[in-house]
Amino acid sequence: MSTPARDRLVDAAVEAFAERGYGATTTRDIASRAGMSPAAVYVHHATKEDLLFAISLRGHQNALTTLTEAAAHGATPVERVASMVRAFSVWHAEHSRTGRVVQYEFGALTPEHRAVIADLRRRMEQRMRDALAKGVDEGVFEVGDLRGTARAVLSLSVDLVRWFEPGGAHTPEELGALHADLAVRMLRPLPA
Amino acid sequence: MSTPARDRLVDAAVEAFAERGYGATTTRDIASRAGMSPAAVYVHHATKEDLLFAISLRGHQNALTTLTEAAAHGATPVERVASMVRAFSVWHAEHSRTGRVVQYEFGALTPEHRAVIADLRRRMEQRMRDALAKGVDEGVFEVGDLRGTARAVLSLSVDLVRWFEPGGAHTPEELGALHADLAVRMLRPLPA
DNA sequence: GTCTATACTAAGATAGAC
DNA sequence: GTCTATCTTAGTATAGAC
Repeated sequence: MSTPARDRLVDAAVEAFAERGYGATTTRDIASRAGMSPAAVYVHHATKEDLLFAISLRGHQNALTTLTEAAAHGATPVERVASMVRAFSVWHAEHSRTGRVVQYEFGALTPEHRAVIADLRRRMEQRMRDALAKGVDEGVFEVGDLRGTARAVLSLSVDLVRWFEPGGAHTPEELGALHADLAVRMLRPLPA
Repeated sequence: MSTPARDRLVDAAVEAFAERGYGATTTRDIASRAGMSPAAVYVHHATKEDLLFAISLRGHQNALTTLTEAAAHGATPVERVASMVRAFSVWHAEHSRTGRVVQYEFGALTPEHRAVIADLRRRMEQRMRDALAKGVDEGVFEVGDLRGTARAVLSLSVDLVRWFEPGGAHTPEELGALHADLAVRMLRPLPA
């Protein structure tokens, strides 16, 4: 049984951090968005950074799960990478405010918390490298720099959070389809 | 004749904002990095936001110039886009701290300053769309969504600033070459 | 153009009642 | 578990001497 107040505070903090940045957000602002007094924050979260870590952990875990589940779909390397990129872009578009916080406020975490998050990030990059390597092995992808290319493919999705606004020119699904297509085209062998 | 102190403060602010975020940076920190007292800041910049705007303006102008000059190189659409992406990625890698500030602290600007910067951003995206459109016209590129694809191509470069560290695994030139190759591959027509 | 000193405001976090 | 009230610290910005 979880306490709803704890989650309401996390949600309020996501909005505030995404809008104003972690450093510029006050605990009073978070409390007021959650409909509570400033003091109530500290019943549920020891510090402001604790709130940031809760957001970052939940966000990275969700994104990693999304990527992992998408990797299980698709029988061929092309289908697998397309599925991963599509799902990853849709996730970042549908959770663009959470995404902005987890991507841009990494440096505001304590060293201990940073280490936990860095490990999740490494696992995401590893998932993509594995998918690319499989395609190279089967001869359907041509990749010079595996690490750099995997990072570039993920960049298409991650960079969404910098500018995406719900209700804008593209839906999450449209962006997912566009990025999946572009990613596969990046990987296909050059014509001889 | 410019005052060196003004520029020293801007440079100090770039370091501080990139490291801690705009909201979490104190004017005392900026002053101390520039080797001055807190009061000296206000002789050269009216407010902390004024410093941010100076950084953002200079950064966006430099990036736009880089993109424009690169677009003049290359006789064919493929060479032109490769030149633009290479130069844009090299710029973001060589100025990753400035890039981080200008990309991530856009929302911290005043509405008036935001409008100025937004205009420069629109012009960058327009430059890339023009380059893609030229290739489509000549039949060497196949692009479904011009706006989305131009943004995705630029994302490869911009997203560098999120993780790039000087002295890391890749040099700016290596990343420029990688991204130029990936961008051109994204645009080439699918095999029939 | 830089300093020391400080006014003024607001931040993070806690105490103690209910 | 939430509140009001408040402690303590630190922030932005300014005044006035040099």
